[in-house]
Amino acid sequence: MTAEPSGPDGAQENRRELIRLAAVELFARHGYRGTTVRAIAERAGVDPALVMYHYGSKEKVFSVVIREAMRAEELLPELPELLDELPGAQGENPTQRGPGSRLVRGFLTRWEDAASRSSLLMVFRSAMEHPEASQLFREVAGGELLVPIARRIPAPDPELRAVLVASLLVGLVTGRYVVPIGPLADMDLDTVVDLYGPYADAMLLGRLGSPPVP
Amino acid sequence: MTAEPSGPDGAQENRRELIRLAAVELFARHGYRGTTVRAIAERAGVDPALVMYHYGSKEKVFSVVIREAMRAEELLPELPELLDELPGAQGENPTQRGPGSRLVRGFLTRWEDAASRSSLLMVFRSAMEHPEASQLFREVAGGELLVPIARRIPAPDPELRAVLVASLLVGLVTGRYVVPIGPLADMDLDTVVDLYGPYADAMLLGRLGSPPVP
DNA sequence: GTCTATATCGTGATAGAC
DNA sequence: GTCTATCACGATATAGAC
Repeated sequence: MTAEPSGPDGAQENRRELIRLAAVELFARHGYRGTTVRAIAERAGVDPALVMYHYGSKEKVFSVVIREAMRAEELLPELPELLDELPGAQGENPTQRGPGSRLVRGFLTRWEDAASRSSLLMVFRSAMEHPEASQLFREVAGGELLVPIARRIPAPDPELRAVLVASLLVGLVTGRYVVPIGPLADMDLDTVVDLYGPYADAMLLGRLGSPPVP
Repeated sequence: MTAEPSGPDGAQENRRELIRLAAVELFARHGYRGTTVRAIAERAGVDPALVMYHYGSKEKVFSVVIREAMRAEELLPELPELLDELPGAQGENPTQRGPGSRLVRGFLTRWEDAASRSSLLMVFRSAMEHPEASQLFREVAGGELLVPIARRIPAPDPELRAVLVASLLVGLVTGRYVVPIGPLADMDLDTVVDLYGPYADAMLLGRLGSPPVP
């Protein structure tokens, strides 16, 4: 309740929301400690005191924002389901990619969108910096990604394979978005998928601990 | 020039060195902003003012410490040379691993040692947090790792392959040491090498963009 | 070289007028 | 709900005695 009290013309949405968006952006770019309440307020175009009024403390702004980002349906969830769609058996059609490729593409697609990228970046960075975010990340990454993915892997050691692809994806986005490294950051999406997809497939379905070198 | 003024018994090494070590430890654990001059001093068992006396500013402590860590011969350098030792052709001996496995093992070995791990952790974390560290990281990672590794890859698109394995390693250490994820962090070294080595080999020598699924 | 003040600033947070 | 004013604190950094 206490919804929009009136809502003027329509240009100005709830300021609380403006603050939230500004916070995500700044936490993503400068981390928790590198972001000040004043900076959030300035970016949102409001007074610093208003941030405190709406959220109570900087910690709570962060808590709200990070939880929302992790639960957001457009980020991590839906990803494991990409492993469900069977393309046409485990074919050998070079154009038709395996489940690993779909996973890579689905994950990267979220990073390509500017807004989603901010959220993801914030989650990643915070997981290395902020204790609460770190624990939350483990829970979500485990329960929302690793377990559901492992459950869909029709091969031995599914949990191990899930961790394997997860680490592949982490390394990929780290070099492409978090600390952009030349070639990886410049490639277009399709090239990256073509490049990483096969390894993801091998990790999901191939023999573990064996040399897949042709 | 202004070397050890006297050197008492031998118990107390140069305090400047104590400060440096404390700084590495704390920067690794709490990042640049999360580390205070006071904390460094306390951990080194000296007065905060002494830190400023020896280094001039917190920024300079960081700069010195991070540069030293990146240039340290026991960390990144020597790694590309692991690709030189030819084991016995590109054999099919299951015990004898390929160059990728050696690279994985060599890299992980540095992370296993407590002191090295602090330095590496600091470098990694800082690359995502501190602008100077980020730029430095790109330079070192490129010039000291990617290029030398690419130069030793006897296959098409060596630069691409170098980036590929690098991202694999980044994802691996992230899940094992930076944000420890259950299974990955608990495995023993040999298991990890057995698990990741084959993919590293495939990235270094296999066909790119092709499905290596058996 | 080392420690004791102390200066100065930016931070998160609060009280209270509107 | 929103802003003004201000507090209390911890940070880096400096000045100067020893």
